Amino acid sequence: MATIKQIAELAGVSRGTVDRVLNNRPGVKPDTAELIRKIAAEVNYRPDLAGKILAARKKNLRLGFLTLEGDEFTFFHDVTQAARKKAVELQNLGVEIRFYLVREFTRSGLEALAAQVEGDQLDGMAMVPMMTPAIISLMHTLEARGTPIIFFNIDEPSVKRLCYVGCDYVRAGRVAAGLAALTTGGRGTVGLLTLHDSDNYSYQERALGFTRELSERYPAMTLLNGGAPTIFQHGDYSAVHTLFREHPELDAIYIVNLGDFSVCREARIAAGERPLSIITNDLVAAQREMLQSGVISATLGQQPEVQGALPLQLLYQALAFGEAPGADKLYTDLNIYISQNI
Amino acid sequence: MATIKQIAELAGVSRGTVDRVLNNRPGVKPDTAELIRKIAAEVNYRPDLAGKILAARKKNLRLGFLTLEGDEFTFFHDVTQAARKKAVELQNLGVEIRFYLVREFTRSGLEALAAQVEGDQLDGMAMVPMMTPAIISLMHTLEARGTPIIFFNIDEPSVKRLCYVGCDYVRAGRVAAGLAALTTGGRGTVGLLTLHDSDNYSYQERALGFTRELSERYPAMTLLNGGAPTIFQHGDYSAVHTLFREHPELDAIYIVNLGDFSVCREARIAAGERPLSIITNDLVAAQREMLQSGVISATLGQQPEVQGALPLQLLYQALAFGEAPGADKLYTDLNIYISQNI
DNA sequence: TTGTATGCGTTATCAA
DNA sequence: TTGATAACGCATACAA
Repeated sequence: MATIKQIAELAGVSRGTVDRVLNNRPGVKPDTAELIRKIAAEVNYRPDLAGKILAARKKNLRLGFLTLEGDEFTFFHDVTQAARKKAVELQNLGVEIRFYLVREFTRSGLEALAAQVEGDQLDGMAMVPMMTPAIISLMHTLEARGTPIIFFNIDEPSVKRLCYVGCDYVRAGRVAAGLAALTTGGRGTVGLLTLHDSDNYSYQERALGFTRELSERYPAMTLLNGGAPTIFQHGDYSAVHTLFREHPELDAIYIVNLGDFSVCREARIAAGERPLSIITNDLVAAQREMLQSGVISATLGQQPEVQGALPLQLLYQALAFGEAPGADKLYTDLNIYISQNI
Repeated sequence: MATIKQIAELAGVSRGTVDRVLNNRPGVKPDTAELIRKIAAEVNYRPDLAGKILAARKKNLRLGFLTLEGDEFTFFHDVTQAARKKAVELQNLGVEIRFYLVREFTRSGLEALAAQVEGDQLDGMAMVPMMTPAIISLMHTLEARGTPIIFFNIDEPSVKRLCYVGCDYVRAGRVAAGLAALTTGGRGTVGLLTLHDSDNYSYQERALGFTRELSERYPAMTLLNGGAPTIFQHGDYSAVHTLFREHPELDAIYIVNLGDFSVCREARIAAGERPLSIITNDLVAAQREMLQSGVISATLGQQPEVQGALPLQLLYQALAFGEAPGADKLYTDLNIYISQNI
């Protein structure tokens, strides 16, 4: 493997000149530049990663990671865990990472957080774009400063960002539909179930993908209530019981947002002896247990570990080496988990 | 983040002394060593990765990757692709990788290959343990030289190796059983199907896991012929047609080894109008297509990309930094693929 | 327009 | 038992 030094010797020039050419910096005679480029191509020059990292240390990069605080049983807990692991890795390359965890959505709390972030002089920011005034204002400040931002879990195209890392929710809905079909021989009746306050982006997209996939690909499947979801409240599952009483023909349900997890148990109880397949999202701790015990039939993952780690990695590569992310939207895998492969 | 230099200053000694202590090398006065250790712990010292890589370059490592040659539609093709990608990455760290692809199992061919490997003075080897005389002899030679070996895809405990990277086949069989149950409401009749020459390790293990999981967890499921597989020949699927004619009650089949892929189509045709779920292994190109078109219901993956990349990565870490692999057996994920998430 | 010198953190050799 | 020094490959400030 060739090094800059070797190329310099072959070209009969100094390392500095070679570096100028390979990094497209001005101040080299065209003929010389041409020669060096030719030699570099000939010896298949690839810059040594360790050398680049070492040199990049001098930039003393500082990155931010802004996310929702999640207790042990939530999706964002898994994301933050992954981010902390990646943070240790990047610290070993001389990068500093600051974490900003949003606990409550109080105005003063968010404003204080935003002020803190603005004062921290970050070189890059990975965050969930929470559309509250304080956070929106923060994003605009970072945008104005030219600080690169990467969004994860939720995209927000109205803000200039480097890229998005997270789930393709429409596609997730389609996978859920495929699972519903798979578990009912392609001829079942399936319903949507969701928590009362689920009029959010990810719910809408998943429901859309689910209904579309069913109608486009599984004509023999019946979608209950034309795709209108059964809505339940935190701690009150009477709507679920009513659903099963009124629809004995129900073969499968896709619970889009759970809130807590009791709803799965309630649904299983309400279904009684009938075979019923229950499909959910996000393999958090509580759901592992329910998959094991057969309460939940299948769960769709969206790689929280990637959502936590990749944004930081991409920011580092962008700032340290000037490498752009590979795509505008980097979608996570849509993993299917059942009792045996968790 | 602290560096050796900073620790040296704090301790009032030279970098060399700090290095000796932190790398457990002899020749340091116990008192001094104690002090340095204390300071290192206090400042939470973690060695800089780039520095280590750079220093490790001087070792001029050379690794080997020995695998079956696979054409575009085979599992080993995906493995080799991943290995080549990782090889480029490691080349950028100053490591040389040599590939040895086994095309045919002729005695002379294997002997020539083994001789070549032995002459190449490798520092480490990633390989599939093919138990033919020439390769066995090669493994013993490497073992005698103290060259670390990592096996992937198939384990071979009789040879001293650093670790195994690959599928837990028994568990894969259990996942297949879970899928069979999921697609038949837990009450179906399911059969095993496999190619004639499948009396190999991975077949045995998968069949074992499959039958065990069914009997232990799904008492309402019926396993056809007590788990004895229906065996078909390359290009001759009469056994498959006979199977469906004699067993109209069949709801699902797990095709353990396919050989070519026509068997899936034949089974779908033989099943006629009945809902039948077909479960297979390994998401190679041809199977993607069949998942899309609905011929195959679900496929179990075993991360060929990890099997190709991780062994090389682990060899590098072992040889460059003296880091042992995290476990004796590193199992790949058992991914479930359906039409919508490939 | 080009060359030289220095530093990033770690490791290893040589000298004291 | 310890210190000083050079080397790995890259980037860059400064000198020529």
